[in-house]
Amino acid sequence: MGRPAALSRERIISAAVVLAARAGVDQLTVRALGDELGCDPTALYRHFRNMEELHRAVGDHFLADVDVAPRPRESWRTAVRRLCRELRQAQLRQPRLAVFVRSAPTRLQNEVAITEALLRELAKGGFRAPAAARAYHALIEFTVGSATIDAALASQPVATREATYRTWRSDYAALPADEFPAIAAVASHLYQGSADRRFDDALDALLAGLESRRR
Amino acid sequence: MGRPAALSRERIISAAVVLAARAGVDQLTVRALGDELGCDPTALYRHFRNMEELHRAVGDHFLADVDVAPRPRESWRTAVRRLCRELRQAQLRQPRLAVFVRSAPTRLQNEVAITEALLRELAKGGFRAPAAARAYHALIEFTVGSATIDAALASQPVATREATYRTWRSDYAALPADEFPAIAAVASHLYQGSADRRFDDALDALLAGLESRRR
DNA sequence: CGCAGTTTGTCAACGGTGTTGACATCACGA
DNA sequence: TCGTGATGTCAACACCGTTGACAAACTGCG
Repeated sequence: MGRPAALSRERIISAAVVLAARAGVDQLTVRALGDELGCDPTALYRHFRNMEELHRAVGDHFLADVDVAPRPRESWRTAVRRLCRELRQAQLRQPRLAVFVRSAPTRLQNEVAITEALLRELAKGGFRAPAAARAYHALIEFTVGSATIDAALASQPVATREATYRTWRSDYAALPADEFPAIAAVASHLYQGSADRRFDDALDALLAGLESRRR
Repeated sequence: MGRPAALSRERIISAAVVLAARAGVDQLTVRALGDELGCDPTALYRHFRNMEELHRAVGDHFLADVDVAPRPRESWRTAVRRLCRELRQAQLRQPRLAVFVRSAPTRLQNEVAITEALLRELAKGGFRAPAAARAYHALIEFTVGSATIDAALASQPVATREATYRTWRSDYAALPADEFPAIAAVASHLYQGSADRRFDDALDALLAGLESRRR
């Protein structure tokens, strides 16, 4: 009953995704969304309580890319590593939107599914409740935090990104060796290779550490 | 020459620090700062080009708090842990800046000092050049990334923050146990305690993992 | 001394934001 | 057929950062 809905949460969310991808996250305002949808801006408030709720929904939207289905032949460690990698890739794929899952868990469908999958695998790996919670916090903070940092560069063309890394390396290499001996000794290895590779390395180390304090 | 200055960058920055501590970062507006300083809000624009520059200045103000001096009696592990903790705290005190991902080619002096200190301690801990670089990347990505995530909440008043954590926990606890068994088993431990504590736990795990792959 | 120049603070105003409450419109169930 | 409730529109509010014109207060110079 009631007036037939021209809008819906889904239509609004996809319009928000399009708009943010085209004009940037800063332009994701209630008025710009109204323009994009061809309706009055305040109509959105019939579908979302406020802007923050919409932001959470948009953030959750692109978490749908993470495949959370259990894979019987997969070890818990491989599964956790894969889940974190896919979560990272989902965030890097939409760098301008990654900002919305940054500061708070959305506690929406897809985010909950990822949480369940991670905790499921940790339980399979023998983590008791408190240790599982600690490991979950560590993995999520690291994965999402690192993605937040890398997103800005990941959205650049490869050439630009490589140039940036080269600049960083040479900046460190240019520092006076007598004043910064430790940097001088390592400079050529800093920001070498891809950010994904560095993420994998760090994730492996973190997993090893978590595994050693499983209980 | 000119009218005698009642304001100064320093006065404004410390007023901003007080205001943000009392009312939260969201209340760090040009008008609220004017009230705090007892002057017209737009007077601030005589000392800062815009609000972002003020935020950066507030950030730099706190970044100086990280003590990078070597402490002879301190083990490399303790030192690394302390450096990361202090870096985190400095970032949490500058939430607006922590959220703002800078890939500026000109590294700040304090940033370089922190890098040198971390690499110095890692070298002391027996990390060869490539492993030291990997460990540094992991520690920085985790520390800064995690701080970026936590900054928004850390800047809120304690009561607000606790209420938020309670909401998160109860949201997870309210999920149907048959559909999300792994969450149900762990829900009461999720987002328990302080974010600082969770950071410490994760940092310890990461350090343990890094130590085990020191070469 | 008086005038010019410079710095600094004040004021009004602009365009932007999220949000609210009153109103109009339309479809469905009683 | 007639409400009733859902939906969209509209005007308005309070807030935000920022700007340009103006006033005040000091220094340096003639």
